[in-house]
Parts: sequence; structure tokens; C-alpha cells
Amino acid sequence: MLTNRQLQILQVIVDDFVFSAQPVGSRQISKKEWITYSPATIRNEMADLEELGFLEKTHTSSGRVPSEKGYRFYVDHLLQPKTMSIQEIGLIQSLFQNQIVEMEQVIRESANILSDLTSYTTILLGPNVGKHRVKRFQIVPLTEQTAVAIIVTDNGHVENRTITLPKGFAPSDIEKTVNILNERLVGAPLIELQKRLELETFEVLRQHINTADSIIQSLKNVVTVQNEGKIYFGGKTNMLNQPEFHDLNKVRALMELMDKESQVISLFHPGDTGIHIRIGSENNHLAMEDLSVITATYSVGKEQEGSIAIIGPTRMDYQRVVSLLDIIRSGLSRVLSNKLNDGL
Amino acid sequence: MLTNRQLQILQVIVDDFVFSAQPVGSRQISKKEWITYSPATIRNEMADLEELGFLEKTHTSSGRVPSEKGYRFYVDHLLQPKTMSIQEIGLIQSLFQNQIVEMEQVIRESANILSDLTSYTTILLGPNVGKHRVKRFQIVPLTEQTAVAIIVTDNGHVENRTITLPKGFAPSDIEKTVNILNERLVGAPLIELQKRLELETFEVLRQHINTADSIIQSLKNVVTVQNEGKIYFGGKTNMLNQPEFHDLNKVRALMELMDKESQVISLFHPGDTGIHIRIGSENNHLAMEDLSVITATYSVGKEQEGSIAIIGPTRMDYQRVVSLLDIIRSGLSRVLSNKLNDGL
DNA sequence: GTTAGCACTCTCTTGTTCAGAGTGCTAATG
DNA sequence: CATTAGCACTCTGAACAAGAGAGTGCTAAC
Repeated sequence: MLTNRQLQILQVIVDDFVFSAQPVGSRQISKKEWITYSPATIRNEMADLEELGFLEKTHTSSGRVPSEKGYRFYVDHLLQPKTMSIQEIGLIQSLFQNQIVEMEQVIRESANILSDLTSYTTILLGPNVGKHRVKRFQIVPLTEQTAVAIIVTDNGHVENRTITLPKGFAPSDIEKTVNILNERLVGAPLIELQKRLELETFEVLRQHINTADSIIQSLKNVVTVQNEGKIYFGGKTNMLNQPEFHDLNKVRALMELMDKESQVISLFHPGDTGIHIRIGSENNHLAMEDLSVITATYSVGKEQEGSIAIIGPTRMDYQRVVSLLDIIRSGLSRVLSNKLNDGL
Repeated sequence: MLTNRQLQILQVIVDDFVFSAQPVGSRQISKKEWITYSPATIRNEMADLEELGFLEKTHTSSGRVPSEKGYRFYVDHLLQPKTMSIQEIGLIQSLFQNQIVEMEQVIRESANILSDLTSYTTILLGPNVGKHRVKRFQIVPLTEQTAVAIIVTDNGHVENRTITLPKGFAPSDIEKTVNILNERLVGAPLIELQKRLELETFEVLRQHINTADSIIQSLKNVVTVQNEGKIYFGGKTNMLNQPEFHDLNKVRALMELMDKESQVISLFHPGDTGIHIRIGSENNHLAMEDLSVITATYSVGKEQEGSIAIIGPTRMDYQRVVSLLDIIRSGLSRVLSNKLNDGL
């Protein structure tokens, strides 16, 4: 267990380093007015903290820098919520009070504000489409052999795909198909669609339509919608202003990660609720070695969940980001849920 | 007018510099087996070419580098088509022969292949949505006060937007509205929709529906679809491998440009047909100072046009890129037009 | 237990030197 | 008279040295 003095010193080092990005020396610490020990004492404590794995040196005679373990400890035991400035609160309020019409717009704006306020990068996962429920099927014929299949969900999301029609598929067949689909599947969550399509409608379709097998194939394709919500970014280039990103290789690694949807998704963890912090290698990704991710979830209505992540250097202002994320997360939940209920 | 020898030297310098990214000296030029002059002669010619503005020096005693004017001349007068290797042609063929189902997929793949083959960045503008024609309107009610308005176009594109319904807007009103819209506007290009909506349908709507004014407002919103097609990127991070991008500020400027849709669009020029090359400052954008853009257009069916752009350093392999772009552009036109006609 | 003092270490900046690459000019050459 | 050999000159970039600055670890004194 760490002594009070060690806690205090660790805290100062993290706070200082987060602010300045420079290794922190004993003299610098002793200058803080609320530190009453001499540099020599601090040096001794720092040597101990280093032995325990909370601190690191960049070279033999440099000041100390928090290690991953140091950040972890800080985050777990020393984090205190930070109050935001009036301006900042005002900015966020205006985001949610504004009469913005589209859900998507609110989400997009949130991502931007978050990255503006933190100068880190924000990734916002839209509400999980898989939990939306089917409101209406629609098939619009384009040519003899092609049509667009459309699924509208209960909160206004639209999925669509072009499909091939079997030869000799008459307009009346389309109508029949659509009716069958709507009868059986309205109200089903998208994620279950594939299964329920097979169980509940294929048999019926075969009874009513000659070329059912062929159209069934096409429909299967349509309903394999992505499970995850859409990805929105804010401040993609903010990270380039961080001093740790003077290394082009890191820049490239991060940019490549952000370009690959699957890798971005893997930064989120399905089980997470509330706010989670993953530091450096805890993210299990080479490109994230020196980066931390703070994630939070928000909800729309009762179940549709989305996630927010902020990516910053491990040397990030955890207190500030956590507070900020909490405000946005609850605001977003409130506003989006309202939109869902009141309609739009 | 330049002498033959000057042309030859300019060509060698551009080719060499494109390959090596190093200033080209007189000795190096004289080593080429087809160059019969001595370094001293070449030095004299280079001094002349510099005076004429085709070459530049990086410092008083460095080799020469092509100036923007030099590239321009090279591109206008010295460019010869380059034949592709068997492998490359094979790769491209496979792209177009593959039975890929969705248009979007083909476009996405094209962007990727182009950037893989060039190691530059590709921007692909999907077919201009504005020229699509309305196939069908649809309004799906979600709640008492909200609905999703959907426009399906003749080649399977789907536009949708959530709208607010006036109080007391009955299901029968929706039906009426949809019917009126479909009667009057099917076949209209999206780009004319706004105008024709006002001219041809508002009056009729007012006659049949009480709360017409309110719904008209919502509809207006729906039909202001983006004129430009969707933007696809390939090899966004390729540029980081180019030696000219060791400067972080340039990286940031370019990344920021690519994140802003309007700026990306501004790299394309509406009137362009065929292949166009814009070198460095010809792009009228600070972030593009050291970059060239080669654009080409492709067509789908008779009129829907899309564009391809390749962004590389001014020191890019113009011959190769032009050849490549020409192959892709015609392949894309062919395949997409076929999809449109045969139906998917 | 705490701290002053001091030798030691490492980085970073600045200045110097030197090889290498390339130029421009002049004078010689076919 | 166009071409070229020769040479002095310039600039870059790498290598090295020296010194300031910041910080440490250890010892001995308080």
C-alpha cells in the first residue's frame, strides 16, 4: 500500500506531466506550495515509486514520467471529477437545447463538440441498428429483373439494397411478397430478422409464389444488415497536435486504424456500461500503445444503445474527459430518447 | 521554343526526379547511355532551362528540380502513355470481370485498386445523384407526428429523411400526398425536384389537403438532396509514405482537407471531361501546394457522371497514373452502364 | 526521518571541421 | 563556334567536441 505522501507525489507527477508533456523532476514538485518536503525527500519517494512500477525514467538522469501502471492507479484511485467552466457548460447546453431536427445531426454535433473541447479525437457509434424494429417493408421494382428492397425501422432508419428478381416475377408477386413480409415481420428487431425470415416466412412464400426460392436468396442478403451502428468521427486530425505524435509512424498507424471500421469497432467492448478507461496496451492494439481510450454508452429509449469513445495520448486529461463524457452521454441519452418518443 | 537537347534534358530530369525524389545533377544525367553530351554542356543547358523557369535549385550548388512550370510543360508536351505490366492489367481485369453485385462495391474496389497500384490517394465521386430520376415516392408513418419520406431513383439509389407531420394529418392524407407526388413527379431528375415540386404539386396539394402548407415545408427539406455523388477514398494514408510528407504540417493540412467534403469536391471541376491534370498551385488550395491532382470522369448509362481523382505529390508519375486512370475510367463506365441496363 | 551537499549522468544546443556533390566560369579544343 | 576539361567556389549533412542545464543517487549531517 502506498503512503499518503507517495499518493500525493504520484498525483502531482501525473497532473504535471499531463499538462506539460515533460518529465517531472523533484525540484519542480517541491515548488508546489502544498508540498512541504524537500527535493531530496521527493527523490527518495520517487525512487520507491519507480521500484513499485508506477513511474519511469526516460533516461538515467531525467525526471519521472508515469508508467502505464501509474496511470492505471491514478485513474482507479486518484481521479476526482473536475468541474467545467461556465463557457463549456453553456456550449454543451446549447447543443442539446437547440431545436435540431435530425437525430443524426445531434450525434454528429456531439462528436464535434467533444473533440473541440478536449482536443482529442472522438468516435461516436450511432444507436445499435440491430435493435431497431421493423416498421415497414417495401419493394420498388426498377426494371424487369431488379428492384430495391427497403426496410424502415421504428425510429426512422432506412436500410435498402438492390436485389435481382427471378424471371417472370410479376408485379402481383411483389405485392404478395411485401404483404407477407409486413404481416409477419413488422415489430421484429433487425438483428433477429435473418432467423425469423427463415422460420416464419419462407414456408409461406413458397406456398404463394412460384419462384420463391430465388427471391428468398435475395431477401436473405437484404436482411444481413450491419449489427453495429454507423460510425461518426470528431477531430480526426486533432491528434496531430499532440507532441507524442511527432513520430510519423504513429500517425500512420492511427490513421490506418481509424480507416478500418472493424478495428474502430474493436475499441469498444460490447459488455461495457457506464464509463470505461483503457490505457495504452490495455487496448490490445499496436497502434494504441501510447494512446488511451475512454468509452461511455448512451441509450435511446429503452434499449437502443450507442457508444462514445475519446482517444487521446496516455498522457491525457482523464479527469476532464471523464466529466465531459458524462455530461454528453446523459445529454445525448435524454435528447435522443425524447426525439424517439415525441416523434422526431 | 526549346531545342531538342533541352527537351531531352528536361525529360530526363523530370523522370529521374520522379523516381528518386533527389535533385538531379549534370553528372548523373550525362551517365545515361542515350545522353552523348558532357556534364559541362548539360550544365549550360540547365542554366538556360532555369532561366526560362522550367527548373529550380534547392540551394546554390544543388542539382536541379523541375518547377511547376517544368511539370506543366512535361505534362503538356513530353508525356507518353506507359504500358502496364501483365500483372497490373490482370489485376484490373479481375476487378471488372468479377461478378460483383452492387454498384457501390465496384466503385469502392476501384478506388482501392487505384491507390494500391499508384501508392497515391484516390478519391472517387459516385455517379451524380442529381441526374437520377425519381422512380417512386413513399411516406412511412412512424408516430402520430413523424414519418419517413423516401425517394427511390431509377437506378436504385434511395434518399430518405424523417419529417414532421402536421397535427391531424390522417393516414388518408398521407396516401393522397404520396399519390399526388408519384403522379406528377415520377421521372423527374432529383436536381429539378425542388423546382417542380413548387410549380407542379403544391397547388394540387393545397386543393386536396387541409394542412398542406405544413407538409409542403417538410417535403421541401426532403428534396434538397446533395447534388454531388457520394465520396469514396482509397489509400488515404498512402501519402504518408511519400518523402515530401515528412513534414507534419503538410500531413495535417491534407488530412483536414480530406475530412471536409466541400473541399474535396472543390478539387473536381464540373466542366471537365476526359483526363485533367492540375499541378501544385493550379489547385488553388494551400494544402495542395506540393500536390498534383489528376481527374477523370466516367459515365453510367447516358448521362450520370462520376469522377475519379488521384492525388499525389507534384513529383508524381504522371505517365503511369494517366494510363491507369484511363483504363479504370473506361472499365468503370462499361461495367456500371451494363449494370444499369441489364439490371444490376 | 529529513535534508543539504556534491559528484555524476544524460540531453540538448552550439560551433567546428570535413567530405561530397554540384555549380559557374574560363580557357582550351576539334 | 559549339563543346568540353579543369578548377575554384558554394552549400549540405554528418561527425565530433564542448559546455550549459536539469536531474539523480548517495552520503553525511541535522
